[in-house]
Amino acid sequence: MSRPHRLTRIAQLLSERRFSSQDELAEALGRGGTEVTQATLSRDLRSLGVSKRSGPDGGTWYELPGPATEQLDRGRQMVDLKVFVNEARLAQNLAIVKTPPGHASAVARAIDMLEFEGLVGSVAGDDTVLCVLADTATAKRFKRHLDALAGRIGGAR
Amino acid sequence: MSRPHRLTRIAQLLSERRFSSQDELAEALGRGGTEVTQATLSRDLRSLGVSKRSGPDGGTWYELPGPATEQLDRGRQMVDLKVFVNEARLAQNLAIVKTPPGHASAVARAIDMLEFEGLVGSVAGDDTVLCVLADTATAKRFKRHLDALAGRIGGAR
DNA sequence: CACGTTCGCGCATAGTTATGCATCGGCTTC
DNA sequence: GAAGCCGATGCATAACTATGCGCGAACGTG
Repeated sequence: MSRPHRLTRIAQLLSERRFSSQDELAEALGRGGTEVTQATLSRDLRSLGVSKRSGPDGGTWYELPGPATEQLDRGRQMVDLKVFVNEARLAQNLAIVKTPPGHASAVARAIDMLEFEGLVGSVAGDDTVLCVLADTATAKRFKRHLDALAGRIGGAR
Repeated sequence: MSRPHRLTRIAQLLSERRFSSQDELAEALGRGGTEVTQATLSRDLRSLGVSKRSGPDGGTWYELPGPATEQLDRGRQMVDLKVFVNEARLAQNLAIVKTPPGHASAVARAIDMLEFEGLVGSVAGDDTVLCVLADTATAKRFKRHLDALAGRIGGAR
């Protein structure tokens, strides 16, 4: 199964129930026909910006980023990016992200929450988000990251 | 230094800059005159509901709970509980939490975000929050947890 | 104040995650 | 279509975190 698919699947699983270790998650993915090693999972979770949380009672579990602690919104963040990023173009150290009309600010928020190193800032219009990256190399990495999340590796440009 | 103080200090540090490991945090605390081992830190971070986050770029760091991803609000959650919980009483499996006038809903929100196992739910009035716990034993643990965070171990009842 | 409990905490170590290195397959370039 | 790149991934292992156990201090009781 392709990486983008796997990432989506992981986000789904995390939004459904709590997993306390990567091995546990790996097993669940396996049962779903998606074989994956702990090492890859470690990298995937990083891509998704997932965090590991621990409660006062002893448990620990993975949590999707964003307004995640708000029960109902769990799992939204990445799904938003996947669904609402139509295209990402580069211009030197700038990235222009196209979204459906009116969705720019939501996408910009989601992008900010990626905490991408080298992302200086972003401004949202109505259907466009302008992201300022530290340099062209970073911008390239950034675009790739977005493309990967959106499931369009090497997609529209 | 007392545990409550230490917890507060940790929350402060985490809101100031990023720490990527418990040892790193321990060292910072040490420089501030608060000696602590990694083991204790592990337990403290759990008490605070802190989560470990990893970014797309390779870094990992600890993050306070709550609307934490909103830069400006970082570190607020626990501080709120510490400052605004006046008193916690028990009645069977119920906990009555007193707050300053008008602060009940804010405290209730903070309490919900603790994700305390066994906390069935909570309702807020104006200066009182009623928490429903699974059973009396859980209620007791819950009260202790609140007392500890508020810096009043075995405090008012 | 002696006794039974509970809590906080260090130590040592089990349990989990992250990552350097080597591969492999897909793309791009001459 | 051979050579060079790059991303994705497994493996082995380093790095980091959680926890069982035991001790000592603090508290509640009679």
